[in-house]
Amino acid sequence: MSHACGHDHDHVHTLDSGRIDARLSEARRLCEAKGERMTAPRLRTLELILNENAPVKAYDVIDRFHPDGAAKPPTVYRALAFLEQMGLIHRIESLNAFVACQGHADGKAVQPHAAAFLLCDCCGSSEEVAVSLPEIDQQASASGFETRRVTLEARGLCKACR
Amino acid sequence: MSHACGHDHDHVHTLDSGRIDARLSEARRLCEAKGERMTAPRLRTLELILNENAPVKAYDVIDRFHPDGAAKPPTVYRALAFLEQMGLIHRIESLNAFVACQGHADGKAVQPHAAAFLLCDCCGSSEEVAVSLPEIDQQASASGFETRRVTLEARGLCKACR
DNA sequence: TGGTTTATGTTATTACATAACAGAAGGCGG
DNA sequence: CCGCCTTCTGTTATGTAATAACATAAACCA
Ligand SMILES: [Zn+2]
Ligand SMILES: [Zn+2]
Ligand SMILES: [Zn+2]
Ligand SMILES: [Zn+2]
Repeated sequence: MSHACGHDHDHVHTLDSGRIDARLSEARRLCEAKGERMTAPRLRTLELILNENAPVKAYDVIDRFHPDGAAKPPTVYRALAFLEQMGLIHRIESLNAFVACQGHADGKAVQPHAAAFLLCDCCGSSEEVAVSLPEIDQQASASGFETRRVTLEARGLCKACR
Repeated sequence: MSHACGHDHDHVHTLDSGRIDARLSEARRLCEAKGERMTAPRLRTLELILNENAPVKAYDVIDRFHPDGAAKPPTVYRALAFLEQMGLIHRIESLNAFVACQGHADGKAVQPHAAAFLLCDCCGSSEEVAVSLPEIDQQASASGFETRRVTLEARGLCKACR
């Protein structure tokens, strides 16, 4: 992110290719279980997001999609919408970016869910944390508001960047 | 917003001009108290946002800025950044829009603060609610994460639109 | 008043996202 | 296997959101 920080960002680790393959296989199984198709562009999009293990811009996916040139935006935006519906990725609103859902990281099958994120403004790393939201739920029902989805994003500095 | 809902949106009330003038005067005083200047473009931008009493797109402000034609984007984006720093407006990340801070609605002077929003996907109305975030604070400190600001937005249907 | 800082005007560009339609691929009853 | 329908993809074009860079002007201060 902002690299005027005087320290390196080696602590933003990537996944090795075996781990990525495993995640891609899981994703395929999850789609089949739901009667949805994990097609080539969807898989490729997910692969590129898993490669980063941090929020990725749509146009970074677009640029890297083919070995020899960019994809067309609708190809990737459609795949992103699909993957989000499947609960495989989350959109980070405050960054206009997408990150793989960590709920699938250790083999558990997870329903699509609201998630909260700790987002480092220095190294760009993202941590997905599970939280309940009793206060806003209470405020919502006090107002007669029916919540469909919640965005909760904390921006700041990760442990390594403080 | 999505007006395929079969009901009107009369419940999205606007502020009368006297009330808007009062808010603008308060805003001016608040800036002076901080040693900042409430200039014409800043005031005009705030006025256009108060006129809506709901989240407004930057380009709507740009289009309405002059009686006879649009403003240049940087004029408005700079004003928006300033107003947000002053705590007079909030950016709604999930809508790419801006809304007046309700903390100034009844004459109290409020520090810049994190706020949560109940955002109706049908009529476009916004309600600012105050919440504390014990869980994410706890998760953050458990991870050694230093939070600088938090985005919390609930999307759904307001009481009148359910 | 002269120098410094802060804000604005202006042009141009970059980044982010979707509409619309044509064509291909998969699923399914016959 | 065929025909039909549905879903997905390819492609062109456009729409929407935001900022870079630099010149000018206004406010502030000594
Ligand atoms: Zn998740
Ligand atoms: Zn970091
Ligand atoms: Zn507020
Ligand atoms: Zn509503």
